[in-house]
Amino acid sequence: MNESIGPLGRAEAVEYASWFKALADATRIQIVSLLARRREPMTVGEIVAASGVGQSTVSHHLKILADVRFVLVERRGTAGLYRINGECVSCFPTAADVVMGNPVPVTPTCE
Amino acid sequence: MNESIGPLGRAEAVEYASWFKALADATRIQIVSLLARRREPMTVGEIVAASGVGQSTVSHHLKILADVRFVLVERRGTAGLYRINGECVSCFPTAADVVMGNPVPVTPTCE
DNA sequence: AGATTCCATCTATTATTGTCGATTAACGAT
DNA sequence: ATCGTTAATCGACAATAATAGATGGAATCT
Repeated sequence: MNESIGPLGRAEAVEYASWFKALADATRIQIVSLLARRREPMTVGEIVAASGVGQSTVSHHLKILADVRFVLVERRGTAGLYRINGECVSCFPTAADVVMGNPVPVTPTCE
Repeated sequence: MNESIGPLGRAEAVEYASWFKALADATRIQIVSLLARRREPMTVGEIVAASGVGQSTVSHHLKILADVRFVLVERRGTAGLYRINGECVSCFPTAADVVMGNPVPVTPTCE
């Protein structure tokens, strides 16, 4: 009971869904957008200050974003430094193209 | 036209989140991908046969996709004809670029 | 050592979601 | 009018998610 339907296999659809689900929340979109524009890592405290939600909530969202590797973590002393994953910056829009049936240039090593 | 620097505003983040949320499910991704490749409209029955879930579930998903205008409906007799929205085919990947901080060529009229 | 800062995790609450079965409504054909 | 087909809607249910508060642990400072 797998695949069969059309162009995108079930497994690919499940993986893409996990990517879109990671951005299916306005707060997480703002966090990603924030990290993507500052190319430098940010501490959780800075992200909390910029996001307008509580610290534990930000921590929760960051874990979700890290699970799909949209962000990368590096712990420096007591500070957790989060930065955008450069690969997903190019791979994620490509995934959107794949779902929409658009031609994609090449499929680099995403994931 | 874009004020660029600085993170996404809350309103934009909320709107993008609604787009990603619409594709935060593997079944919906497969439906969109299916409709995007056949450029022709499909009936609900055809989509049901291809999706592997029940008719009421497909109907539910199609409503979600239609609410964000990823798909367009036209009712012909008793059959509902669903087709991909050509605009979202180009606009949705652009939204992914915006979130990821990538430069976007132009800002087309994506509602 | 003790206090402080920074953050992940645990728990709880509330809200949303995916799926199904049953029902209902609209239409076409007989 | 009645039947069969097609699809939207309703009701229910289990699963998941977003958020906040409290707790705990680890590095840092006094």
